[in-house]
Amino acid sequence: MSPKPMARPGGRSARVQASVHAAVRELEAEQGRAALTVPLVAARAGVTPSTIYRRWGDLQELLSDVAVERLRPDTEPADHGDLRADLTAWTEQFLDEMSSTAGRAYIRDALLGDPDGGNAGQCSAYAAAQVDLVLARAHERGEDGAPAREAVLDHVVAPIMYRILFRPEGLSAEYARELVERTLDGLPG
Amino acid sequence: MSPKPMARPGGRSARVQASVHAAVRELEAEQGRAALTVPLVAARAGVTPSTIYRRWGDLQELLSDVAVERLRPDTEPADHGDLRADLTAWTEQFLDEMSSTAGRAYIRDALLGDPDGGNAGQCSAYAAAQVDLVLARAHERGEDGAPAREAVLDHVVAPIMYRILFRPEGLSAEYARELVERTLDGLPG
DNA sequence: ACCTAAAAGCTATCCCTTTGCGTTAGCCGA
DNA sequence: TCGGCTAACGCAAAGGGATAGCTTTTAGGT
Repeated sequence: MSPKPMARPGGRSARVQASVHAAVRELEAEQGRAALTVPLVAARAGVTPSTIYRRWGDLQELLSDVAVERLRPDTEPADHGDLRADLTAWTEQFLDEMSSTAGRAYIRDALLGDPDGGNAGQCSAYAAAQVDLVLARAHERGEDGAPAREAVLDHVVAPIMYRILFRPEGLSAEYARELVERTLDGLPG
Repeated sequence: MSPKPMARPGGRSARVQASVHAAVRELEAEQGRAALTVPLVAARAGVTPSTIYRRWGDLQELLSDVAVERLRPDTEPADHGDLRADLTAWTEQFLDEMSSTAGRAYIRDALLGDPDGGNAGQCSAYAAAQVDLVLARAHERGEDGAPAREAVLDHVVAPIMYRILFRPEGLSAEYARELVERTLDGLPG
């Protein structure tokens, strides 16, 4: 869903998409996102602007697609021996990446040009998959008392994302640890 | 912070702002947000486009300001006699308003044109103020065991907003009630 | 190898955006 | 109350991004 549905997934369409995505990443690194325009990206990608407008609609949807790609986790959660350590470490890394300047920008872009919510849903799916890996590992170890996937999304991931988007202050590794503790131990507020 | 800082808060500046905001609301109701353009809003407001560009920067920042206004709660949380009933009722209403088509659009707009996060922070402040009212009322009644304001934001408000933004499916009054129960009773996931 | 249709190229036009300059109007001190 | 100061607005022109019709190319199917 990240790339628009292509009736013809192979050949030229795929090359154009790759070329345009690469152009966005290059120009973003070179000149910053504020300087990005559709004609500029098109020129770098070696296509005409109308191609981009037809495939993506506007610049925001294109940036949304690229942002989702960059938000895809590139590594599996590390194995630290038990659920608590695994979840704590993953949460701290998640908070670090997402609350960075670049992370915030990608999150905003992903949400931005996203009429049907497909791209945003993909972001959540990435986090859910990572959480599932951690929980599945705990299950294999025979650990009991592991929370449900939904509980982790609601009470660990959601508070972090909410603060990133709505409350730019007060995020720390300590906060991440507290969220995990509370979810695992069930302490009331 | 919702309106841009005005070195001269009174007189013409205030009139222009009110006129422009009104024009946005009118045109949005008449023709839908997709049809909104800066020149169109300017014409309806009786100002020139350059005025809007100078004051707000671009259309998204203007829409962000208007969206924050519309997200401001217009009533105090109702009093149902005890904390649990108050918080449950408020949460259900909050979910209803925020997850509606209009609510989602306003949230997106508020987040969208918001370079410094001030508008998004205002949205969170609105919710925090409402929660504070509910908690203060419980305190006045002498109820103990009330959660901290932060706990409610993290474990009731945040999951709702996360799902609205990232997981468009699976929101219901029942879900809102579960979040409140879990926060008040401290059940683990 | 041909035929078909989807996708990209091309071009012209529209109008949004930006900018410089002149004018107005609100605020403040005398 | 009056006059000066300055921020804010109106105006107009230029530049460029967005959009649409039409043509050309390319991939996939027969």
